[in-house]
Amino acid sequence: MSGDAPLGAFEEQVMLAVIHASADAFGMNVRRELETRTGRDVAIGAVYSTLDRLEAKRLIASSRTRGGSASRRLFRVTASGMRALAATRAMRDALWVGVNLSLSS
Amino acid sequence: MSGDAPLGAFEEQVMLAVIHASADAFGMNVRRELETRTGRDVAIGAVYSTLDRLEAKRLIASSRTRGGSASRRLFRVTASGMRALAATRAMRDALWVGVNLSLSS
DNA sequence: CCAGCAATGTCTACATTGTAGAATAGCCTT
DNA sequence: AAGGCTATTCTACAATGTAGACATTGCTGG
Repeated sequence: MSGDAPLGAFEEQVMLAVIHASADAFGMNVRRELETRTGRDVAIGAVYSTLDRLEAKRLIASSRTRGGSASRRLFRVTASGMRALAATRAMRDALWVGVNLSLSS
Repeated sequence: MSGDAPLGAFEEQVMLAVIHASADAFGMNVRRELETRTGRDVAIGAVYSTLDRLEAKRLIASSRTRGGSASRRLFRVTASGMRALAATRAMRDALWVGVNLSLSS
């Protein structure tokens, strides 16, 4: 039993951004990934608090790195997180089946 | 301005359920649609409060019907709601591109 | 007719997510 | 050592998500 509570919309986005950023998945980069892919502005605070909450739920995990400049937290999606993503997508897909958006009012 | 704020996960689900229920899209039926398609339990209060909030944002609209049993509210997704759905999906698709959920651990 | 059941919808309250921006902290440059 | 980066943490509050009690209407059996 790993993930009963469904992912929120932003939580899902953040997790996907972490996956895309892969080896460079620290906060600032996750935000960048989010902004370039969605075209929206994302407040840095929104990213970190969501990251924190996802970590508390063990859907992602983080580790410190002291490479170049400042100390950073590197995030990765856990197996449990992957499952949650899959479940979220499956559930949504079930609802999108057969929906055609070109309907007029 | 019709839709700057992104849809929440549950909001999106409810709108899709309204579309599926089409001619019978009143509260109880929307809930049923949601439950059968997603396999989750959905509290009736959750459905109605979300429906109300979506209506306040003009993403759906409702009308009363006095058909058989009790008076019911029939919902439909507005054009603006359709646009919001499309935008939500587009944004998410952009993040899902190239993501492969194959798990190892 | 009236009590009560069934179906639908409303209301209230609270938990979780979403969002914003200021405050901190280490490093690098000058 | 002061100033400026980059990155993260903290604080606060708004919006969404969730639950369940309660009200309303009409129908039905007695």
